Amino acid sequence: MAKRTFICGLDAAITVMGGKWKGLILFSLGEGTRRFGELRRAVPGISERMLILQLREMEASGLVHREVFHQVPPKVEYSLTEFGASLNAAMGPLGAWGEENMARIEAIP
Amino acid sequence: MAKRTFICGLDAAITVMGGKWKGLILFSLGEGTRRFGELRRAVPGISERMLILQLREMEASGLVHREVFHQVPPKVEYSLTEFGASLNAAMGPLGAWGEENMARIEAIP
DNA sequence: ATTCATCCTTACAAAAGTGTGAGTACCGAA
DNA sequence: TTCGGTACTCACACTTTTGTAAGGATGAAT
Repeated sequence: MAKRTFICGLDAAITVMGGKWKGLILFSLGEGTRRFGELRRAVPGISERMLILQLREMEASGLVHREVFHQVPPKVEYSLTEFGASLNAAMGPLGAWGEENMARIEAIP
Repeated sequence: MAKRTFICGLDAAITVMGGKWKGLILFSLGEGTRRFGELRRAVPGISERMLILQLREMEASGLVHREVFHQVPPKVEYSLTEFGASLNAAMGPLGAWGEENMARIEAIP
């Protein structure tokens, strides 16, 4: 994180949610455990590289649990930790707000 | 915005809240009308340039209202629109989450 | 021997975001 | 005449984030 002190809770939350993908990944994992490839399809537009980078960061933050199955072809499952689930819950109202106001947001130019 | 379609409400919300400052500005304005200089002091670490850029974007998004008083020295007041206030309300739980988990977030490395 | 599927990894480059420092305009006060 | 206070504006450079394209490792199926 490289940032020691936050000026308020929102500041802290934004720090762990930074970037344009983490919210979507969190949202998708909020619906249940997902394999890497499933996640990639669930988050349209994300590249494999970005997905991995974000997942690694979220794992390091304790939001996401990663479980490897030693098979061929490989299988890796991602799921939310309790911490991640609590964040997902806290994002709920924001998602609902976006849903309600989506038309207005899309019109912004 | 240059982005036509969102994959979910969270996606849309993150688009208007993008960057590291808008959340803090919104939070600060949520407490009441502020002058430019007051905002600058309320958001420690932000540069004048960044503050203006963010305020202009938020004004364009319809989140913030800007009122100029033609005086010397100049006076400009910023306040939330209803739209901004509704977003601020939706951010409440996220801020509370950050508040509760701040110690853990600060420890992330 | 070749292909296939999955989950990555690497090197490179482009784009977005952020910071710095200077300068402007106004008028009253010293 | 110079200074102070407020709210900007501009040019530039730097940092972070994001994207692109290619390749690797494995073993079963063809």
